[in-house]
Amino acid sequence: MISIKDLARLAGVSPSTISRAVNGKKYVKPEIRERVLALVKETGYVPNNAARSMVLQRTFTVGIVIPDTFNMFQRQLFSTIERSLEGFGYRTMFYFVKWEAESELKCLRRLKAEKLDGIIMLHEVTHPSFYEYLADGAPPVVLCTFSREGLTFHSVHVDEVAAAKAGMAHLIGLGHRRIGLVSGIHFSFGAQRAEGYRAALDAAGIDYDENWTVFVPSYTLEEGRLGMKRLLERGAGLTALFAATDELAIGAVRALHEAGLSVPDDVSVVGFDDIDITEYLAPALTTIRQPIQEMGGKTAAIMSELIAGEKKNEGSTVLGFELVVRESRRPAEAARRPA
Amino acid sequence: MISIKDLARLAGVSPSTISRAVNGKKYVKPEIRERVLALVKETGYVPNNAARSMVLQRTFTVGIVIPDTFNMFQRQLFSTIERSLEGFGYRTMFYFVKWEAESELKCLRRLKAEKLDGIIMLHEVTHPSFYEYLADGAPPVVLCTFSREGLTFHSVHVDEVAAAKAGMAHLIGLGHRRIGLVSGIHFSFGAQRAEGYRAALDAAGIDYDENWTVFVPSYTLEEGRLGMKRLLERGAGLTALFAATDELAIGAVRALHEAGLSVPDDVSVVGFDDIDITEYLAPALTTIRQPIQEMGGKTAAIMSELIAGEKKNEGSTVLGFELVVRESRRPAEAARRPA
DNA sequence: GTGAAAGCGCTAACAC
DNA sequence: GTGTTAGCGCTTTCAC
Repeated sequence: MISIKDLARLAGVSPSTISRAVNGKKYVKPEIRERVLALVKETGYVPNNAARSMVLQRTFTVGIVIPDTFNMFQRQLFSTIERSLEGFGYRTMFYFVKWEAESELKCLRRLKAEKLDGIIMLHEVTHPSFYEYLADGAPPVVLCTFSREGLTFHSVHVDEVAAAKAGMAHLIGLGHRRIGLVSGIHFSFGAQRAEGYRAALDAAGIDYDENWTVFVPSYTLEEGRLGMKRLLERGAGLTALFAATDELAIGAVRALHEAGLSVPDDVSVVGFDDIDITEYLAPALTTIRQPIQEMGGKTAAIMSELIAGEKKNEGSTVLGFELVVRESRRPAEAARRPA
Repeated sequence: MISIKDLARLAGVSPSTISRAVNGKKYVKPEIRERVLALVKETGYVPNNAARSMVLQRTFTVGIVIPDTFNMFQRQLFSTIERSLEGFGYRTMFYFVKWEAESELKCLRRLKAEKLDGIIMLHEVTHPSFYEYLADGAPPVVLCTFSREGLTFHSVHVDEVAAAKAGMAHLIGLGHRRIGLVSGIHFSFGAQRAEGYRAALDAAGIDYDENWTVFVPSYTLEEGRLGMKRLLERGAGLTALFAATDELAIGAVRALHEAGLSVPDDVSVVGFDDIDITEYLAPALTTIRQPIQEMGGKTAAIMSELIAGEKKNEGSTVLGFELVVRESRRPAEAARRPA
């Protein structure tokens, strides 16, 4: 790989001049600049990032921390963030972390080894030393899809509790009373969406029955299926189900089908996130839409301001959600055979 | 961020000793090594990657080039590669590239700016200068999911033509004669799977009708839906459909449903890839399974050998595929209302 | 406008 | 076993 010195020799100027020309700085005679740029194109010279970040003490790179099992919602989200960040002139480096202390620590070490310009967390971590680093010593941080009480980071997310409540209100409005819940034990959104579920039940004066809810170890299709199976075994006579994510909902619908039940004729189902595939399913899934584009764009924009030093006071940016009604729900009185 | 010099001062030794201790080299008195390691833990010192790769002339990082619109198959694949590579001690850096020259060139510049230990292509690029770089001047390269004629890279993939033929043979064996195809215009697998489609038709002595096939601009759910709609408008009386990817198949099934047709009662559908969600769909999708785990593992293993210099002669590693029969197909005679 | 020189943080000879 | 030194490729003062 050709270096700045090689290029300097070829151009018959000093490395400083090459540097100035390549980086578009002033004080380079136009004709020399042109000659250098032509040579750059010809030789395919690209400045070495390591050397550059070494002297600049920065990398023009934003790290994105994301669960290694990222779901389709997160997948769509990180693409929009990546694209927005690119628009602001930043590169992106992904850090996939598992839900375990060792993996988090490893990620933390990698984060520290790089002079990142910023860090976006698309993933809640648990290790205290991770947050310690983020709060003190790390470059600017933005939490996306969640916030953290007591800690003062910028965060971009929806009101999870209210959103879950809205989904539930829809089912309740349809006349459903016996509504199940499949949520997960990890991540705060699992608890928050469950909280919205409970709040909606309370608000409607429906007595909550703990037989109606199940909490699974991860937000996968298979866990959705398994969770619904457990619910079915309890024979609680549910006419509707609220799932904490679309993946869980899809798995649950499958379990219902396997049990010979129809969605929505027997059981109505509402999911959460509004991932791409929901509208292609049979039945198309009713769900709560998180504003993915807006979330990603906003996150990138805040990060960019933070890096530029234009923003200081931390705070939450709470975005709106939207109930998207599709085919997977029906008025309760129509339910033929509750689960 | 604390540096090696700071640590040296704290430990009362020279930077060299710190370096030796941290990197587990010989020639460090056990007690000093211990003291240094304790200090490392205490201070949270992590060697700066830029400085390290600067002197080592390598990064212990493998670049993975992947389409920015990567589908679920590629998503699953890159996770397994990432994990395997991690097992071999390599970090991973993703390069998302769009299907356009400018994006490829940009990716190329980023690739050059880093002293990567290797590059894995999960994405076919088109720009000649990209392949020029890969063939000459780049670190070791492995192509995954495709190969490239005339160029001598290591590649790991399935026999796309044979796999598509197998999918088609299944439909033909079920008595189907009028079989549609939805494939894409980009990437060689789109053409290869279409070739397998044609070959199977030929082998069965079925006269091909160009009204049966449609090529869409991208492999998305929506393009699958649109493609199937176009096919439906032609009224070719299809009793089965072969889709070049599962996403396309899912979209096509949706179009069929929207047209009031049943899968598989009216039309049988076979996809390709066997992404996670296929078995949760209604109907569960019959498809060709690519051995994702094996592909990812093999790709990482070859890359690791290449970097270690243990492997030289390039060549293709062709992995087996498998027809996975699920609910989306039915014997032709059962077809009630062809499309 | 341009070049010489210093230095970013680290590792690897090479002395000792 | 350990410290000193040079240098990886680049940018940026500071002379000129």
